[in-house]
Amino acid sequence: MRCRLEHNSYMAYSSERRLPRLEDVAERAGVSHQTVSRVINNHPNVSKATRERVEAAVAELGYRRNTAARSLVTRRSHTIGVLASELSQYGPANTLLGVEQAARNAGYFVSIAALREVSADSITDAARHFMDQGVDGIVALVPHAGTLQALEVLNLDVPVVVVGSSGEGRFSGAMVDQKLGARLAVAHLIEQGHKRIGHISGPQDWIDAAERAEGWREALTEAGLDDDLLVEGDWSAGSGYGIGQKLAVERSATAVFVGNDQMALGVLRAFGEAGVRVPEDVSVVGFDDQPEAGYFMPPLTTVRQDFEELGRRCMDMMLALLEDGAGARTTVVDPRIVVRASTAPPA
Amino acid sequence: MRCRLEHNSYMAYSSERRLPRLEDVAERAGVSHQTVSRVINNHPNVSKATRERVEAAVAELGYRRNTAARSLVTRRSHTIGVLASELSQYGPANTLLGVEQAARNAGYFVSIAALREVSADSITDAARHFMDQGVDGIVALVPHAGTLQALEVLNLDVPVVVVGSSGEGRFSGAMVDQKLGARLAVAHLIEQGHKRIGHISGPQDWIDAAERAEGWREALTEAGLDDDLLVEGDWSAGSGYGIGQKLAVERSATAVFVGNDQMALGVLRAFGEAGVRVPEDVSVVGFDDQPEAGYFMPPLTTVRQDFEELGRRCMDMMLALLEDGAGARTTVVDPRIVVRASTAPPA
DNA sequence: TCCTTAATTGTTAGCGCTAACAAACGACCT
DNA sequence: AGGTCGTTTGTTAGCGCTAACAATTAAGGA
Repeated sequence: MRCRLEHNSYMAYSSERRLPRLEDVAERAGVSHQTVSRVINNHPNVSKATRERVEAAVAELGYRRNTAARSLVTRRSHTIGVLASELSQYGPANTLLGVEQAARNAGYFVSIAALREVSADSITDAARHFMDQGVDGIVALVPHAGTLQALEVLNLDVPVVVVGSSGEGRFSGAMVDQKLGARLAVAHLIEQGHKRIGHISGPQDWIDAAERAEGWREALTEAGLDDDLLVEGDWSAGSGYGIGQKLAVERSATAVFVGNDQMALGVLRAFGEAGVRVPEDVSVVGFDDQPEAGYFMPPLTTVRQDFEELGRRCMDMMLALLEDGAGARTTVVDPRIVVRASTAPPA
Repeated sequence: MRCRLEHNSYMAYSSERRLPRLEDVAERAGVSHQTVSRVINNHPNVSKATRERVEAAVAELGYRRNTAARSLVTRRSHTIGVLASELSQYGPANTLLGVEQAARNAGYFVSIAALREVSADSITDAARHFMDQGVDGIVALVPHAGTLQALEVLNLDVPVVVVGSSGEGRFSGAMVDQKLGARLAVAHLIEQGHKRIGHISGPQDWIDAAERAEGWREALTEAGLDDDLLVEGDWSAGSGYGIGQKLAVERSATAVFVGNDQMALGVLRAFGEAGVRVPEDVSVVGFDDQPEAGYFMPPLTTVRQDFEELGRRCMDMMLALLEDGAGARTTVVDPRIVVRASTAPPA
């Protein structure tokens, strides 16, 4: 095997001499390898002089600790697995960025597993993949209801933080307050004097979609308004377009709260083609505030979620679970409304 | 230390008995641990009977190989690091998905490092992070020119596949043929009879932006048309909007080839507001074909890139470098044009 | 029959690190 | 001076695995 390696190109990348070990540093600094280990790991009982000598040797040799060896003995990989189903979407992608930032700052590695389709099998596969890798914890970025069960039955030996859920049982949760977001959107429309406010929701088996619909319903009910104008889309611009075409004919509402910005884009096009003016005839509010929302026609009033912050909070919670011995809990990030030209008082 | 662990919540997640080792499987199957290792690793010289007995024991105990231990002795982590700067963008996010899919299929783990800002320092940091983790290879998803140097001077001991570049020196490359994409866009406009075709490019220090501009220029020159209508944007819808406003006043071109879909969105809005009709007055072509492009107003003619395929090819190349001893080389994915309503013959 | 060769299995060492324990050293007290 | 303590350093073992080699068995040929 080693012989074979010498012939393949991987070896071409390897410099001939091997990387320095603790032993090499120890020799150079004139101490035992254990003392070097103590310096590396910031143990308290090392004299200042020794510490400095060791640090110099580390720098001179360019020593870097071997993660595999450390993991083997500590049973910690310092790796967090992020299990995600919609990584190409704006929200999850940015949440991942937040997780990565916080993780790297804390000296953790981030490993990913993408789910092509969301099913108990695919989730089990991904979780097993992570356990094979020996991750210390898992962040589940799967916005469907029912994900929790698939993970729970696995009886994983590591902490799990579920994004977009309040966390149940042994799992911790990190979420943006979707209901609040929906309430902000509806409150804005009510303030402008709208009485008939419809909602185009995402698929109701998505936690966020259900929460937003519920927030919309609650806000309307509290204001004494009807909550009968609900249509379910599939998050895509295409579904927003299709639903928008129907709404343009029916004209049952003076304002529409749309479950995300993409569907809102489709609605705007349908309205535009049908001659329904936004916001003069109908006001439209989106959700997410993706970077393009300000350049729709007209610019979209929408609810901003700070996904990166959500990701950072996730990781903070994971670190607390891992290192401070905290128990399961929940963290909530508040959304805020961004008012643009797509909303105005009804005619 | 062990004592402290018993009190923190991490242990609460641990079942009391430790995970099975090779030795446990060996005992159960009545063979030596080495024989089990051979079965696990598909070594040829194991009798069928023994193999089956071992496999049964593995299944019964739910044995899973300890990655840290294996890495320690083989000096292979079976982990690929993906170094990316714009992970929240449609293209890079989908490329990552492709890499992840191919990697997991091949039994590799995918680790990520996101760059908040692109500089030699941040790239060096990320690369060092990966080396600390002991990755077997690095996929660089950094679309700026000059990235290569920052990586090259590090003299990494592992293969590197650079996405969006043809690969230079020791690095391999995987790219979508950007020039071809630009040529397709321009050819489509020329076919429709346009003579004055402008280009709104991305920042010229991005490799893709420069390639697209070059493709645009070549296609025009070959057709004997002027290539003097070039404006540089920053990829954002906002910059497209600003530039679109100017173009709407100047009216120097009958068609605009825009460097990406987001800027095209901004251009469409600027034109819409200024009363410039698309495609009647000016045709617009984008680049990327992100999912929303079909729902712009009007639906956008654009150039589709298959980012997932690009990611898969990256990983295929990485595997070839790692396992088959292949040398550095390049793989190219062809884009194709998607014609929608934003283009038409000039008036 | 015995030797040669191949196929299969077992034994040993060690990858680089940390935890646990042991030893050495000095400071301080009585 | 001699004991007690705390601080600093060294020694040893072993985490779970694979590579290299050794041992065993079976098969085939002279």
